[in-house]
Amino acid sequence: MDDSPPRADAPADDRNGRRIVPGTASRADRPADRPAARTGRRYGNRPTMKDVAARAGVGLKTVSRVVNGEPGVTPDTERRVQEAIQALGFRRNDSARVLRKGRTASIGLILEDLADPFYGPLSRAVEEVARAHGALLINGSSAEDPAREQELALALCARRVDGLVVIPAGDDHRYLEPEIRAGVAMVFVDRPAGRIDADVVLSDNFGGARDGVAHLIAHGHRRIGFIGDMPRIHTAAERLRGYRAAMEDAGIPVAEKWISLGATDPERVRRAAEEMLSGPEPVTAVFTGNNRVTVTVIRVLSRHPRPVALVGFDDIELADLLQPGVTVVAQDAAALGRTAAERLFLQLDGDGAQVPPERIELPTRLVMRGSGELPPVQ
Amino acid sequence: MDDSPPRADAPADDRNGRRIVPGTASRADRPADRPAARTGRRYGNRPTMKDVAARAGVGLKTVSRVVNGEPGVTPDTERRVQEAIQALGFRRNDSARVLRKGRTASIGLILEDLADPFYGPLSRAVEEVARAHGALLINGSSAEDPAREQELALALCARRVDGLVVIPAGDDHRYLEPEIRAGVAMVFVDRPAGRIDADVVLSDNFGGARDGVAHLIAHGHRRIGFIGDMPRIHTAAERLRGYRAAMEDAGIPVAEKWISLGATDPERVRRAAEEMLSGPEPVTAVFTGNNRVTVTVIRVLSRHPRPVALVGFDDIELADLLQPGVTVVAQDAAALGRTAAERLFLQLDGDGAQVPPERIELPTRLVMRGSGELPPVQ
DNA sequence: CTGAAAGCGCTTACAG
DNA sequence: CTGAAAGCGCTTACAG
Repeated sequence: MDDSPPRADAPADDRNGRRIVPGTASRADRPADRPAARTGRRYGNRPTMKDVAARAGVGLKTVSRVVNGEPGVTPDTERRVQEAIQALGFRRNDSARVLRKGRTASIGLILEDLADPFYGPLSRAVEEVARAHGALLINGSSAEDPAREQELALALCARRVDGLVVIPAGDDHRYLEPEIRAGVAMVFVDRPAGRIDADVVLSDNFGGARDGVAHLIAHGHRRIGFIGDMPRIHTAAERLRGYRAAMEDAGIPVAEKWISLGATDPERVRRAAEEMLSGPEPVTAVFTGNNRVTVTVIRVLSRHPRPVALVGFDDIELADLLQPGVTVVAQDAAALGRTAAERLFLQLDGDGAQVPPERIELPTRLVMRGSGELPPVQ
Repeated sequence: MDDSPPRADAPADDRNGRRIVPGTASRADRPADRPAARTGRRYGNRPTMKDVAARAGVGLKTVSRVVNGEPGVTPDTERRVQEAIQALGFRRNDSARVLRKGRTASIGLILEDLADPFYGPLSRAVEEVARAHGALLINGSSAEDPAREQELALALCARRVDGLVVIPAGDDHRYLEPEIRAGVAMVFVDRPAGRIDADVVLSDNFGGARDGVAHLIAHGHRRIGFIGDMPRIHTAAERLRGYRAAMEDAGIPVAEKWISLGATDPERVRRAAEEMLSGPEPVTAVFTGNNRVTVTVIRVLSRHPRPVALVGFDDIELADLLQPGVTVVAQDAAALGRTAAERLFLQLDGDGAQVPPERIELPTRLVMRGSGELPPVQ
């Protein structure tokens, strides 16, 4: 932020091109208690049930009954309490309620990056299920950093979320064992938990990749490249395994220079793609390991002299409108999120822990749009 | 979820194609207290500071000092407390802490739809700022429903979030006045608050749309269509105003059949586009009011016999790789989120409420890629 | 350096 | 139908 935003009467543009217009209310228009409120102590002197009780001339418990819609209050008493609530602007403090009740009606979701288009629909699906169960959703991005994942997960446990949906960045989740034992529901999505036994919801990464690569082989390709994410990431490893299986099924020996695993930043991926597309025996087709890789490889191929076939893992928007359309192995991100969240509430609702951990695998779908059906061009 | 998941030893596919494999741990392997833990009462018998104190043979306050890293504890006492913490698997209950301290170190973000690619980067930016201030982020989607926005906002206030970043669905936010007065920080993003005076961070919707339409006019178009969102949405109204201003600046009278406002579902947008592209005097260019509209119109135009120029509000992924590339008025979603969140913490940190509401407007950027530079074809 | 008491704002368990 | 007391798990304010 700027240290000294413009305060002139006429709107002025600051050096970032932002236009800043002072609000229409002067400080004098504000309620006198605002400054005190803003100091942040005691929620800014918010009225409590005790205040409501005093004003309505009833006991604390009666206010609690009215606020929670419990029976056993005469209409007249109820009216008086409601009036006091209105007059004071009372809103129940759910953090106090939570302390007493033991359940917070909130769940956490830890994912890699909220800005990744794959996680938007997943996150929304988790939110919808949470909403249906009356729970709020706390979101956190691990940025693919195991330390940050752990920090976030434990912070959410300290807030006493009822459950946690985790897309793991790390590969050792023993640090969560005490939390699970203490009753925090836990479901892992997209990748399995490391070194603990817990519910996990996955796409069929192996099968999807194998089918995608087999599709390229069926269209005559033999020199097929694979560009994927860091091998320590489960999905990346599984998809590579699918690639190798398809090649082996077809009796095609794999040259290791056709394979590139690593960070998915555009620069690294571009170099990897250009490398396997050059030399005396370039690949005639590429299988890309996720949406970010696919997007970069599309850019590289669009500038490439020869047509090169492409199948990508994950669907991408507008894939059908490119020339050629992009053939993909699509996974259903929303279904992953929904299934995981439902599983979480199954754990939470089944009082008695009748829910042994399961591994649920969702199918992928090969969507043919053109790029995966191109014949090999030497 | 299934009522009766398969329990066979071999993996089986259920009718949705999901493969379910029972976990490797049998119930007997679980700690004996697990069933009780899962009933959800009392956070599953979690150890408290009192338990730690008893085990370490110290007072409650000493445990509190160690847990919070406060000074005034001998190394030996500290060690004994740490051992008890480890042995018991103690984790401080932040909801109790919050009740005493008055600040929850959490903020809320209410947006339209987490699954919309525009909100992913915005949400992530808010999260990063929150993280830098040690706060967690609670996310909620209003689904463009004012009632749901209000329900969410008030639920978050009941949880006593320290502040709220709101992308408004409704146009009357007086219901938030008591909360603001009680000290909840509040910033509106993307659209202004309705009927209350509050901080707001916007893109220059009017100027961006005007520039985009002027760009089409500069390339020779006179019959230019506008397809936008529902007119009650501020951004839609502003962008339409920009369209009209550009047309008026160029002395071009606007035929009302060139304008279509409404829901942004593909079906409605497709019909609107096809309508203005047909008849004796069809439009030769279209300005689309947001990313969802743009995507649908691209599909319509790709099947259209004549080339039609297109400029869209909001950038979209792969826009540069389409034929032609899609010219857009880009706004910086991450900057909107970051600016709003920084503003929120400015309110929170300025103890004394020295922060009068402001309206901050971020510039847009015209990105030329081909579709907006097509000449008119009658 | 250490800890007992009071209190944050609710709900629970109980008594009238 | 109504309410006083105790307690959820911490922190605050204070006394030793």
